Amino acid sequence: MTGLSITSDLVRGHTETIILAQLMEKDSYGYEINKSIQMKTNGQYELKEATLYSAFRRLEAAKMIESYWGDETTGARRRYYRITKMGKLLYEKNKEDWEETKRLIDSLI
Amino acid sequence: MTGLSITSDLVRGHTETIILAQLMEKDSYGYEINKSIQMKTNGQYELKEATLYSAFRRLEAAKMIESYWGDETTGARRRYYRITKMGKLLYEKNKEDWEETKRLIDSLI
DNA sequence: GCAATATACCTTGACAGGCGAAGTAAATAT
DNA sequence: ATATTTACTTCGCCTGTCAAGGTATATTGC
Repeated sequence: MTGLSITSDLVRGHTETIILAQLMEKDSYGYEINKSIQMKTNGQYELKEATLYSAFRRLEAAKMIESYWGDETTGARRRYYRITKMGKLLYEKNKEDWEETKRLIDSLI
Repeated sequence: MTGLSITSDLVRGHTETIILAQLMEKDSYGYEINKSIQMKTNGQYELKEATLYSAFRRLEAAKMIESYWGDETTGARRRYYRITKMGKLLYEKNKEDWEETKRLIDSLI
């Protein structure tokens, strides 16, 4: 998959919120989250693996998410993530900030 | 002026576009541009000086803007910036990208 | 049978933009 | 006199992104 039209510079700062949004729906794991993002954006956007996994590290260190190994009997192992109560609060806060940011930037450009 | 409510992480990536937008209106200089941004956002946002001036450097190196010294007979000297033809094209492109980015992020969070 | 592809995770090191902190200098306000 | 405002500049750190490399299992094609 090539030719992603949105430069990640503009999405920078939203990576964590995007991940949290996915985990608000259900527990999930890196690979699935990224596929889901690609699907939801019709291939316009994807997280680079290093970006995705380093975001997981930050979010887990900050207790916004928790991880556990899936019990796959077949296929590659999966590390599942679950959003915590704090994570849900952060998600709501970030969503509000996004609405504010949209207004702000719209007023400036 | 304290308590800016929007974290700059979310505006990151738009700094140059915000500056170009100001220069679309008229030639201007750093201090004035920053005051204007503060006014337009009711004090919600400002560019840090180091951020502002390093953005000027990048934009000028990329030939998106040009600079000249004002002929103030009084007060501190001012370095004025003018947007170039290329800069105008970049501005239009960035605006479109912003519209696209809004849609993208809205679909993800 | 075996190579290629898809699934799934991880680490390292470099890079770029933002910014705190500090400095320079002139004009104005207290 | 002193502080504040106007105005620009440089240095060095911090943080998030990502190219590049690695590991391991399962499936698909020839």
